[in-house]
Amino acid sequence: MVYRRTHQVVKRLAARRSAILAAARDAAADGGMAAVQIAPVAIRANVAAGTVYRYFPSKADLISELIADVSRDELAAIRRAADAAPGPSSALAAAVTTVAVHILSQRKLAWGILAEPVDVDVTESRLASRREIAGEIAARIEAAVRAGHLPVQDTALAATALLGALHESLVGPLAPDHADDTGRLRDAIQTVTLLALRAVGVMDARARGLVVQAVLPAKTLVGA
Amino acid sequence: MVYRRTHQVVKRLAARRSAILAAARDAAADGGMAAVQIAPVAIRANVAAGTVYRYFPSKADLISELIADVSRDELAAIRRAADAAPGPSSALAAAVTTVAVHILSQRKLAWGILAEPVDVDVTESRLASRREIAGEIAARIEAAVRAGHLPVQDTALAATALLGALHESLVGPLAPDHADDTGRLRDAIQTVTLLALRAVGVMDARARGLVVQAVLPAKTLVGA
DNA sequence: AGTCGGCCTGAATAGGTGTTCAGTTCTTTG
DNA sequence: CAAAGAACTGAACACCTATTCAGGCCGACT
Repeated sequence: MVYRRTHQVVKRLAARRSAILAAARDAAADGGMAAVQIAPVAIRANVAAGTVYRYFPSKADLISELIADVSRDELAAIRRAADAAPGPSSALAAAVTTVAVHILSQRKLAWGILAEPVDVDVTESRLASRREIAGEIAARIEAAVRAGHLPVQDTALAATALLGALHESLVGPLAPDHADDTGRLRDAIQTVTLLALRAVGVMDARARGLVVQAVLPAKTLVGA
Repeated sequence: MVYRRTHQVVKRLAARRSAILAAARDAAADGGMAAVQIAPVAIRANVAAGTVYRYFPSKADLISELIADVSRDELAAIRRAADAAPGPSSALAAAVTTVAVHILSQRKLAWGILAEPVDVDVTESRLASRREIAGEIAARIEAAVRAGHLPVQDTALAATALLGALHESLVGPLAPDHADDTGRLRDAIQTVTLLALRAVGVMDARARGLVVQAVLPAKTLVGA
């Protein structure tokens, strides 16, 4: 006879799965991807190492889902911020600022998701993650171009370049580390946003205005 | 009694060392850092695995030197190109273009040097490499600022962001792969250089002019 | 309450690569 | 040319962590 899965069991299984993913995320957030090892993650999630394999076929799958998860959250945040803006240029500024804020508030996690060396192959999910975020930014640039605020350009390339600039200057190895100094974090976000807007063709003066507007609502997020 | 090192021996040792480094570079150039493994490199260099350890204390050291080597070459190329330019803005454009050209002509190597996951810790030398290149770019931005061609800005941050933009859009996972289509390569270089110049505050129209000038001398390099 | 399916455990296994080292070969010296 | 230092070889070793699996446990069905 085949046992059916009780509602209770289904819930427990789902909870376990989330617990494992959450444990992985925590590990990544405070030790980078290097800390996402099966045994430690299992301990954090209060399960045995073998159990992890009942939920994820391999470490690569676990990490891939982790990446997808984090990306999903980030993408949602970007959309929310951009949609709340009054016009296409503001939306672009808001999107860029959001990415910057997210990166800065979870540097290790961001670095892990994006580029940190991992022993398994997660190229695919990283690629997908970038494609999503870059696509969103590209769409916002596109909108601003259509509105006549920006010169016509290769939006996909531009979006990719912007993300690269954000990542490198905020989480890259050369990024100055002022994790606690809120003022400086703000400055960095403003500076980088300004660079990004100018890069796609916003005039300096106008860009400065957009940056100020975009950073205001993001203020609270920096603390988070 | 202690034997002295004959001139001939000294030369042979030096040659071996270079051969090993060159083998490592070749391996990296066609298989990325993942292909830089002791045994295969030893074979390419026509030595036994153990011999590698007579020249480099560890794999990390080997890779670090490889990174330093490549960086040195790149830095020299950037300086050469920038110094040949007629003014500070042109110099900046030339520097940026040079980076772009180098990246594109050796994508796998560039990716390996910059960011590809490696199993040993080469953070330090990567950091040093980036610092050098970023420093050079920052100096060129600085010069343009002093000449009154650009608004005052955080040149270090700007340089880092520019490099990030170049890397991500040209070698990153989202970078389109037109390895053979020279025309498209040129376009990509132009587009990215334009973005970079505008990012630091060059007016759109002027930036377009600089880009054209900068790409002309770089033309031949693309083929290499 | 009893039986049995399926989840969970965690120690043992597996596999891959950097590193070592005893033995061999090449070079220098008197 | 013999003796001994230096360099080279490559198979064996070491280490590290993902993955497996035999056995225990819990909860579902009758």
